[in-house]
Amino acid sequence: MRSSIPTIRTAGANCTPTILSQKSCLRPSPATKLLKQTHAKLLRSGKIHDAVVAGKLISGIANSHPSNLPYALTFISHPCTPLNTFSWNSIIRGFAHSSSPEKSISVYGQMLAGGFPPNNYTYPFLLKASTHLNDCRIGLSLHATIIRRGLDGLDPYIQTSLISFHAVLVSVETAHQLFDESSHRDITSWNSLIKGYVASGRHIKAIQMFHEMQDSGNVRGDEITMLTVVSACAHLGALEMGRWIHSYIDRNNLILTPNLRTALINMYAKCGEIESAKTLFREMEEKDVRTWSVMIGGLALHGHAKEAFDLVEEMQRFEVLPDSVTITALLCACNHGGMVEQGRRIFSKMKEDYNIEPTIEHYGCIVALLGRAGRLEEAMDLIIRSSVKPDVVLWGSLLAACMVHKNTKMGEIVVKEILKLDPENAGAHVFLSNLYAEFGKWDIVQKVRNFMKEQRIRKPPGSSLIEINGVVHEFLSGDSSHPQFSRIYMMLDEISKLVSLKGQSFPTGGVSFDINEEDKEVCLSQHSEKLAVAFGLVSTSPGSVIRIIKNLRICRDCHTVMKMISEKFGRVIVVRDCNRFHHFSGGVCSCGDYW
DNA sequence: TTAGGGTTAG
Repeated sequence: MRSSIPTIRTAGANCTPTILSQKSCLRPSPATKLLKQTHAKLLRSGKIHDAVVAGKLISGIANSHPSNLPYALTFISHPCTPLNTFSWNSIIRGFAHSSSPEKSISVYGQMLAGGFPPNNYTYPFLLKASTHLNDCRIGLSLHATIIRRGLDGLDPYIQTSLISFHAVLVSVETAHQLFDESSHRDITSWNSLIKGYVASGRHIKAIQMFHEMQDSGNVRGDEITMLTVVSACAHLGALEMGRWIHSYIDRNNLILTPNLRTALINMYAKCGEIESAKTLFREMEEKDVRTWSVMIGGLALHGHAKEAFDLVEEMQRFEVLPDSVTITALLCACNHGGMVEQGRRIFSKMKEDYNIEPTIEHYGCIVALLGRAGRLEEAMDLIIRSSVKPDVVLWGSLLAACMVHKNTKMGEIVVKEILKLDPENAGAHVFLSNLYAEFGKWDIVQKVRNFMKEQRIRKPPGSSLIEINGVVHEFLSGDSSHPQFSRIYMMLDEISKLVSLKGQSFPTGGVSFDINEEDKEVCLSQHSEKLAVAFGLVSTSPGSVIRIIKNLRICRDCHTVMKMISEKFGRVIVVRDCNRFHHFSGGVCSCGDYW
């Protein structure tokens, strides 16, 4: 049980402070009790009037537990306790790490108003607070103050704090510039920059920066570098690089902490190597809720729903309670396994069984689950009755289901809801365009397309990544920029002939635009995953596994072609789309054609 | 007497 907040009140105008317990403060924590006792002793002895002594006490209070922060604040309003910059910094620091970081900024205002000079310790805390507040204006204003006070360029902590703030909240380019200009580079400033690239989704660049750090010669990666870079590999699905980093950790005798093991399990699962993930997981002794959630999520991603359920039971036998993320992973497992009833049961009883309130993510999973199973009315009803405010992502889940089940009527309703929240939503406009195309209403289609063009609304392009010899190659739809594109297109030709030999042409059902069949064929044959698989076929030895990571959902046509290629070329093809893994082998996919 | 960097899902 959390202790309640103790307060100090002055007893009258004679300025003899006393400690008063609040009614609610029945059981302070042992640490808080000790601090209060110390405070009382200092008051009795008069030593509280020494600013250095008072500072130690205030620092202890402000950084012991967030619930003690109001107690620390009473020293600011107290007229008898002398304060110095150290005391103010301690309180600012406490709030910067609390759930009310805005109070760091207001305390800083009071500090300035009281004439206390901030120093080089003050600004890292304030920059941290502005990052937690997600407010770049405050951070930029602090940056200006730092320059005005001549503190930039002198202190490595301020420099790294600025790099970190800019990298996460402003722009990673500015952060990189500050990094280049900084007088002092150490592992922390490198980590801030690498993390900035990961935070802005530039995972390849993050790994490049890690290499650059190694080339610089004087800095060695630490646990935090590894956590960040392993996470970048997981996003990219870069298995070779991930394996290399795992061996780098061993070679450099870095300690495989539980956090690092969890990150590696996640990386192997996200890179398609679920067996390696399982081995690491089983070898691990100290598993926390994150470790279990990562493993359960990995199994879900690979469609191993039963194993995911078994693990949830097992974790509870080890007295680890599932959290919100675990339940999300479990609902994903139900979704990919088509386990509608189990999913509904977990969702409806999560509050009762685990004391976890459903969040919008849980609603997203259950809507996807019901929608995929064709229970569109039920999914819509759930959204309408939900305790959370539906966002574009939640409506988007239902729209995807409407598209799968070709329910244009509900699709239209959903699109309206999406456009109310985000008038420039690309997916909603494309849906409308395709819907009108389906009915041959080309004049309206043209209107929608023109609107999209005028407003510069574009769907993110389909992108597929494939890693060959540790180098990640990215292909976009219809991409001809790859240096080996002529070999790739020759292979695509070969694929299309093989597919035709089986009595089929390239399937064309997935595109409804006002274009002729041949154009459709070209369009589909150049989907990014097909370019990537063709490149994989010409760049790897016969029989080896081809792994592809796609940013969107794999379309039905590409799915069919992948099955054919796996059979004709005798290859295992592993595709991770934005939803799950597909393992193609011998003409069959592990998803059982349900995704 | 204080300080900068971190992993999971969606």
